[in-house]
Amino acid sequence: MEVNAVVWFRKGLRIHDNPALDRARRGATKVLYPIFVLDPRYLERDRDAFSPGSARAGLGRIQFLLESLTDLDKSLRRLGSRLVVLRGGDPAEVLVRVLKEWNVGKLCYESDTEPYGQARDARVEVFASAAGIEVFSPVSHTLFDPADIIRKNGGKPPLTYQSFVKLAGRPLPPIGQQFSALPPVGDLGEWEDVGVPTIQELGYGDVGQVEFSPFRGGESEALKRMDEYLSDKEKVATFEKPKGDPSAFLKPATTVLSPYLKFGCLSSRLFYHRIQEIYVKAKKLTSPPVSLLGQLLWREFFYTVAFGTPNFDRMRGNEICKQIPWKDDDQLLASWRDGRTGFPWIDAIMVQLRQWGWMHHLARHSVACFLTRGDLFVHWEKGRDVFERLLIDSDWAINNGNWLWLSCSSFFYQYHRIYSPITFGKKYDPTGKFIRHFLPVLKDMPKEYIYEPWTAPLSVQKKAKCIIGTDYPKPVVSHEVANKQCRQKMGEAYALNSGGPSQVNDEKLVELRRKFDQEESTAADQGPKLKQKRLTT
DNA sequence: TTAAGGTTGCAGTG
DNA sequence: CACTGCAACCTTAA
Repeated sequence: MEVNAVVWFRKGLRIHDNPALDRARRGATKVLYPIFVLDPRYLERDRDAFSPGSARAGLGRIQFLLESLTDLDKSLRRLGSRLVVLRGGDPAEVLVRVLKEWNVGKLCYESDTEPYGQARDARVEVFASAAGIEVFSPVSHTLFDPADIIRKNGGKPPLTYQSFVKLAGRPLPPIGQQFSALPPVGDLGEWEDVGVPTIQELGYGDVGQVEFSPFRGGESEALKRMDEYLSDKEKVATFEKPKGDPSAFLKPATTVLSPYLKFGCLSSRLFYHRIQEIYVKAKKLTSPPVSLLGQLLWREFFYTVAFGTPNFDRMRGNEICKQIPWKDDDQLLASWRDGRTGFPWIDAIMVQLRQWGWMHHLARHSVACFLTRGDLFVHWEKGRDVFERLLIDSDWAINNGNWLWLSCSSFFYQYHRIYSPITFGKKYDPTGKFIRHFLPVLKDMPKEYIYEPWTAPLSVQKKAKCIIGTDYPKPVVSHEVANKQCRQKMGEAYALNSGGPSQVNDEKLVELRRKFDQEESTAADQGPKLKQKRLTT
């Protein structure tokens, strides 16, 4: 019996290694609807947000998504099909309606482990099962099935990278299926294919910000970028993440494939497979966790822990997260978010985030450490929100996992190791090329002062046409003082957690927060001396 | 109970 | 650039 099939794209915006698409076209499929449902929460303009974009995504990532959809549509058209773009409110509701109206017998979509995706898909699945529709929902966004790994580990996710790698083994190869043609798209009935909207059509016509991002979305771009990177086989084989240069921006030190992996423009299995091919022929080879293959396994690690940990994206109610009375200071947060902390290395990275939607991994570490346990002691959830919005590669599991890591809330606990907002960048970029590019106001500051412009004599500031306190802000804290205070606080917060995070109640947290506040106000009384010392050195 | 190891700290030294 | 001392956290495995 012939059936109408739907392949529902969400992530997995690709033709290659796409088991859902493969299954949808197979068998007695008469017509095939490849659909994407525009989610108003993801796309509709939110004027209250701190940057252009919707409630959930900055404009840079929206743009990347639209480009990816356009590319997917082109590829489908080459196969005699097209991407049917639907608008009509909540995606799960739209799905249920089209399943009914198009008399669909087979529904295929890639499994999604994020809480938002799980809730959305559960609603669709309940309807489909009741209606007798065949549902195929393969794991193809990740190398492994997180549920599988958790089962192998006795029901709990592995909490260290090493134990994860031991459990994981080797992933399945990508499906080699090449399509020559796809079944035709069926009648849409009352539905309209609205096509992939432009930024202007979404109501962002007056915003000129996204053009700065040098990374274009889509499967074609992803494959091109991967091939280009993999062409230097020795570089691939000897890749060592910590040795990359976070200040390199004309030619980034890493692959910048993360946004393509996030949207599934690139299959992680294909990438894994291609790296493996290079490894077997390589003379010299690095290993996980620092190798390029090791980076892909980090992605899997965070996907697995995130899937198996309730409230993974929060401090409260999160079993693996240290309960720490972070400071609630919107002014400090805003200075960090808007790139005006007065530390050029930090601010330049935050400007790169705004403009490009991407920064080097170690640059992310620098600013995340600075916001949380290193200097400002602001809650990691606040920083997480900023990254989630502005990064074109922001990925729920990985972003939250790394914020837990960097804030020493989970996975990593050596809170005495703090990135210096002054010397860390200097190691890689002593003349400050990165800072001059993203903070042009400092472009004529002599290299002796570029990382600490507040120490430049006034005559130097005048000559550089950048008066600190007027043209560029004074530092919001003294790193020397702040990082010592942070270490102290982390010690006390860790002591509070000695019986495990679940033993820390609201009362205890508030009590320690009060103690910190008191110490801060005492320190502020002695502040002028400190401030003066900082500004005249 | 103890020892070892943990993707990527810093400052100082040769 | 590679090494060390610094101060010292956690989890895992024995």
